[in-house]
Amino acid sequence: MNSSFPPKRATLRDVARNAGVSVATVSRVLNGSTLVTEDTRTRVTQAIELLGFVPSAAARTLNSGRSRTVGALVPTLDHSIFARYLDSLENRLSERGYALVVAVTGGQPEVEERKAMGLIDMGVDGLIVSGKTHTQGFDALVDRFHVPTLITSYYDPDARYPTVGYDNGAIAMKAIEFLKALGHRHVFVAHGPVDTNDRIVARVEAIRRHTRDMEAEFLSVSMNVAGGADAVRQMAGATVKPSALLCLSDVQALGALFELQRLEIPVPDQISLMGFDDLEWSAVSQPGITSIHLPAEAMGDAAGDAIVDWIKSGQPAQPVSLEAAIKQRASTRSVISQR
Amino acid sequence: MNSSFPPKRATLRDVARNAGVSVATVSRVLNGSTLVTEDTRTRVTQAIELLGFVPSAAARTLNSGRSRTVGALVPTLDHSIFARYLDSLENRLSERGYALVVAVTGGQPEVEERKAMGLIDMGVDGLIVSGKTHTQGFDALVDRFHVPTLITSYYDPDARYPTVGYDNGAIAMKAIEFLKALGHRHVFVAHGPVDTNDRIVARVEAIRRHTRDMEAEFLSVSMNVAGGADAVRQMAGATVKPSALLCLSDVQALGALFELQRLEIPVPDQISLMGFDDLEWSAVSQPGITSIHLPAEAMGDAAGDAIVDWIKSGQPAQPVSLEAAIKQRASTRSVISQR
DNA sequence: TCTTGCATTGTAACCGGTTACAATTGGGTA
DNA sequence: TACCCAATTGTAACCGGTTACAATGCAAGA
Repeated sequence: MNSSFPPKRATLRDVARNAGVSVATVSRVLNGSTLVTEDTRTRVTQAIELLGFVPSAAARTLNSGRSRTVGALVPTLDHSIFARYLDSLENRLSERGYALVVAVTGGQPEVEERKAMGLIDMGVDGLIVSGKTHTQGFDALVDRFHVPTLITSYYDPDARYPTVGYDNGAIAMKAIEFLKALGHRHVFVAHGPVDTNDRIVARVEAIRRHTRDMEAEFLSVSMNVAGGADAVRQMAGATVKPSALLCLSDVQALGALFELQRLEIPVPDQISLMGFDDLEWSAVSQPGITSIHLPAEAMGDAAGDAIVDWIKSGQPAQPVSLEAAIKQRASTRSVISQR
Repeated sequence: MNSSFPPKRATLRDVARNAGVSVATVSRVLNGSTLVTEDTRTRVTQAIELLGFVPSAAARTLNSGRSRTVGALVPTLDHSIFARYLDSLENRLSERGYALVVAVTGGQPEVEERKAMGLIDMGVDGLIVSGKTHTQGFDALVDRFHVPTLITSYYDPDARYPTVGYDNGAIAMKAIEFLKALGHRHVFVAHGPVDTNDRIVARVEAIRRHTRDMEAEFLSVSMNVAGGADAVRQMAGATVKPSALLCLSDVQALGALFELQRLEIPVPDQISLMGFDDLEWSAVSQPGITSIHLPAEAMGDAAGDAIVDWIKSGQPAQPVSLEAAIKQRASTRSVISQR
């Protein structure tokens, strides 16, 4: 029994035939043209309903040159800051009729280049990357294919591509000034690897510039819980102990907190602890960790709007600067002697 | 000056002209057909290099009917378990030449249906959803368009779609049996909302079945840190205190741990605490939290393979059952009196 | 009654690959 | 020399929408 299988997807021509009109008319109904009688519009609409017709995105893409798709390249998904950012980016894109294609780079520029190629291959209308470190090959790709490209997690009006994010140097300064204001004059700064992560480089450099009048030691440790614990152990082994530990990521700060608890070093009595990112955990840990809240959600929204506007208008996006706020919690205390 | 702008993307016909061959020959070179002389192949390859030609995905999609794109519908990205899963799913898909389109549903079936429609609209070759609760509209869509569709985070060979995941009932049983073996006879079970999350429902029901010979109380609290704290407060207010608290998610378990610390209730001396998911934090908190490790990475890999195989072969995927393992840590202790 | 003109609708080319089928070429054989 | 076959390469139709342009219908104006 060669039944009705396979039930091929209805095409625009099927609809036209069923409604007794031409393909152009169906297309006009689909695109809401006013040049159609109410009567024919109804007939066409009914035929569409009847046949369960859905236009082929590929065909539309082929002659509009638009795929209604945006590619986002992120170092990892398993980090709350990126997850929150992508969550709101997807939401905003979806609202505006765009789909989000995600590619994970592991923070490796070569992987980023390869995956960017893949995204361009599949026809994304725009690209959103994290940070401003990219291979020459990446730049060449963007140039060659004229893909609207945005940088996030970074604000720098002079960057090669429009940036939507925060000024990493400025927020790092904010953090160190906060500790200074509490009277801290000797801090340890734990940060992740500086070889590929430009956000960290910017933060470290800003902190270096603003710690000329105090003692600061920098510890390069891995960007995870173990890294924070590592930093604490190095600090504990130091001859002169600092009064504060600043971690450039909350993952490290929490790792540090747990290690401090293990070593029974009281926070903030013996040492103040401060982080970056404002993870959910930082607000509820014992004690809560003072942290810099990064506007991940706002960044997703802003980046989504910026890229879609750019795609639709053809006008490159303007850089967007977002503010970060200090969330003061119990892990930091003033060391200015009361009188 | 009407210079060389816009530098339109080279098409296959441009390459053909440049190499002095026909479009069919170029297409053959692109697809690695053997029916081409080494000589012409070289000429074509050079022309491709020269013009920086990249085939249009839309055109290829149009007549192959394949977009080389898979859509994943997840409740949220801001939860380590989904992030880890998507991370490895993206990796596997990428290895096999497919791109991942992500859509976030917020756990709402209606949103899932709407976004699934969007994904089908844009032409994904396959769909991967979380859990088996879906609207009728969703099922209708899948039926109508014959999209290969997979369920993850769930294992049930009798489900409407092939499942790739773990048996939520079985792992919940494993957890409760673990507590039983430690001598616990009175436990509180904190779980998230049961209205839309079928994974939780399956776990709760399994636990109900396996706690007939002991006392168990169920607390429905929100699926976040605050929910865990909530559970602890409810427990603290109970007339008869349990010897163990089982949270069906580590987010809740950590929230509970912090609240217990705040209330100065020692873990595990006064109460044993157990979680689900095995978040990074559960391994390093003070004390470490005994948890069920869910195979998120393996699930991503398996789902990626399953959907791509299905797309390529046309043969529906076979259900895949993945094992979860108990990670025993310091938050649980035996309450069997020593003798 | 015959234009003129606007409102609708239809025809066919086009987007950029893929592929069935036709055409050309060269070597080997009768 | 004539003929056959296999190896290469070319031609053109096709995938499913969009849209420029043509065509048709109908009412108002001359």
